[in-house]
Amino acid sequence: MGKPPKPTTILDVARTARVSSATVSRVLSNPNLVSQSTRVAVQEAIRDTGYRVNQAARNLRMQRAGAVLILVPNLGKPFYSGILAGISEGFAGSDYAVLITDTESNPLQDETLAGYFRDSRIDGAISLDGGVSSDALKLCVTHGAGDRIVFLCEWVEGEVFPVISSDNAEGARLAIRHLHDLGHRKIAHVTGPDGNVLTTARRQGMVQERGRLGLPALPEWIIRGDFSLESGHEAAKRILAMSARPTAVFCSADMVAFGLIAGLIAGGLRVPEDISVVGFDDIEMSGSYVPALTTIRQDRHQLGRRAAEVLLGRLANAPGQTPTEAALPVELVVRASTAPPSDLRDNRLMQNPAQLKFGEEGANERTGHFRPP
Amino acid sequence: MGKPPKPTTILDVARTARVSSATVSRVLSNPNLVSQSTRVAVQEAIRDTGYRVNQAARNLRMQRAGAVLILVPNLGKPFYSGILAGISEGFAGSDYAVLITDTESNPLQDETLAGYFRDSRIDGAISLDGGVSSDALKLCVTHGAGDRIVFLCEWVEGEVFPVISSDNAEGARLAIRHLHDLGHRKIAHVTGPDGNVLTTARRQGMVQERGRLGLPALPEWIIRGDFSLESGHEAAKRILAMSARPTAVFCSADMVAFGLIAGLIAGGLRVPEDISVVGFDDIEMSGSYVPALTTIRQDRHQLGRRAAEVLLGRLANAPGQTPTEAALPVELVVRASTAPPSDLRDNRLMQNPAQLKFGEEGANERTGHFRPP
DNA sequence: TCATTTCTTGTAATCGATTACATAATCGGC
DNA sequence: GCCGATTATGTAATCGATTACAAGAAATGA
Repeated sequence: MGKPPKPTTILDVARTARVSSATVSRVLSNPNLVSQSTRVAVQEAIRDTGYRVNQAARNLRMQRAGAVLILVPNLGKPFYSGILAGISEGFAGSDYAVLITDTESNPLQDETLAGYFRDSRIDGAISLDGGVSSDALKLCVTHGAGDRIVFLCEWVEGEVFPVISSDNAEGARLAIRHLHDLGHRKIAHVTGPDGNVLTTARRQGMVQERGRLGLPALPEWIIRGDFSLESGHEAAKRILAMSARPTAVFCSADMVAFGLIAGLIAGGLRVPEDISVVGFDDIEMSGSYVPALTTIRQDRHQLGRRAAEVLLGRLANAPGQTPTEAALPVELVVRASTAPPSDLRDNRLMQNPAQLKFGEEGANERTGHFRPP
Repeated sequence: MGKPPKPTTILDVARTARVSSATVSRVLSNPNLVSQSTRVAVQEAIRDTGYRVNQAARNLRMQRAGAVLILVPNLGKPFYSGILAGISEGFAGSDYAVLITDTESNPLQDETLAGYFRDSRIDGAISLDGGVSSDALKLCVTHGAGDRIVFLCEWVEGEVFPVISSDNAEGARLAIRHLHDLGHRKIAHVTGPDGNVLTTARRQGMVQERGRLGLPALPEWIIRGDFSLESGHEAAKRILAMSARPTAVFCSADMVAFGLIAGLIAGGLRVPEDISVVGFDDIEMSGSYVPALTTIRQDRHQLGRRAAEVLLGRLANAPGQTPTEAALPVELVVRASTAPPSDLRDNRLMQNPAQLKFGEEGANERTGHFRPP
């Protein structure tokens, strides 16, 4: 295989442009320090020689690492892909490399993150993991990395780092309001894992809105989950066994909703005819699930972008005059997994039997359900 | 926030150990060049000072980037998470940083990859994307990166780069054999996207085994898909509309199987009672899907590890005396989405009616299906 | 016209490691 | 007790950029 052609250095450019390496460097980093004429000459030389800066040299001299680290709780969760895309995009223009690590398969020791900073392997970090220990964070602060860490989606309670997240409570409210508008009164909620900040925010939003609307609240309607498909499936079993069965369920994540729906269908219920289900996140799959999932959309791409921008800002301005908190708006996406509750439809039916056919057709159309003759 | 404490350099260590910086460097990279006594002295000094090598400096001097790039077709696909974990683990001991890029959201231009090499931003690359253009690869070779690229799972036909992959054809054969053993004769296949090497390998394995077993082959039983949930859903519609409906379907990916099962159920069929479904990949979700999916397991963790090891080997030995190809074994995982075909069970039933109840209970047990009274 | 400020550019030190080369010390063998 | 081989260590060059400082040129003002 061929040898590398020729590593062009800043000196080669300097020679061809008949200037010093300092001037070339200035053209690169601070063009207005250089006169118009030499500037274009240098730029020409750069083009002619095909010069590219050597990042290792630049990083060494500038005492930076030229990289940022993204801490992802579990790369396998489809939820994170769009966010990572947004982050990549946010760093695209910069000369930072984006390192990604999975904190589930590579658990973070207390010293690990601080170690990355201390060894100048990274200049900053974005954590999608709210489970970073306070000790780990304290160590980072000790190493002077205190204002080069940004939290995204999740965060650590009681810490002062900037947080970019969706308006989780509002998402929960939107979900409940939607179900209420459809006529549901008995609404259950499958939560995230205990201690997770998202669990808290979404549950609080749910409870708050339920209270505001004067909806009944049974303790068993708050079902503990953990954002996983399995926990949705477990929730389905619980719901199937309930005497006071809810007519709608708001899930803390789309994956939970999938598990729930599968479990409910396996238990002989129909979604949304017998029970409506709302998710949270709007991952790719949600639109093509059967039935297509009504859910709360987080703008994952935007979340990633914003976090990247905030971190870039902090890396640029030592003072750190960047926003310290941002809650991005969420959006209700109505699809086929929600419908008016059956008792309501039955009522309507009793008043006007002609609506039965219409109502059922409508449901079929949206879910694709149909029963063989 | 606190200032960084003090960047300890190799000179600090040298001073405390009363040796030269060269000796310290040798202790670090080639300990047996140094006498026992000074070696321990230096190691002590390293411990005392809390010294850590500065990668930027080392990389500059050694003319390396200290990073490798992983090209992932779509980070959102759960399939890749385990692989990435394996790759990370494979590079854990080394001092290479692992960069990850999503080739779907950041499409790779012809010059992009070569550019990374040319700018010495990376020392090597692992591509999970078989869609890298030959021109792009040629450019990399030009830049001397020809033997620092490894393909994983997918590959580019007609190129000579090392390939680590699962034994895809064997996986397909296992799937067909399993269905055949259960008694299925009419077996359909939902393929991957046209032109994908995995599509070809799996379809060939399927067709080959079907031929070997003397099973019937209808053209309409080969259904074009694209590894997506939607394509599974589409396939379900096709199958529902067939006059000569297969009794089992082998899907080229688990996601396809999920879409297919959802579509079939929505169409009034039961899985596996009316139709059996086999997937490919064994992603996390497959075990907890309802019904739990029978599938072909790829050892994703091992795939990642092996690719990392091969690339590390190539980066270490200039000659490139590392394996150039490896097909890792796959494994059939039997779960609840496959069962003997209904005609077979009906036959059995006719001979011995007592088996009906047993047979149905058996199916219920595995799928969790049950019909309300 | 001369002093002073402002632009433009070059010289050389610097970032923190690695390593070719030189030198000093040690060891065997005869 | 001398010589070549081996081992251990130090000196200094080097990787390729950035930038403090200096200095010459041009512009400004009195």
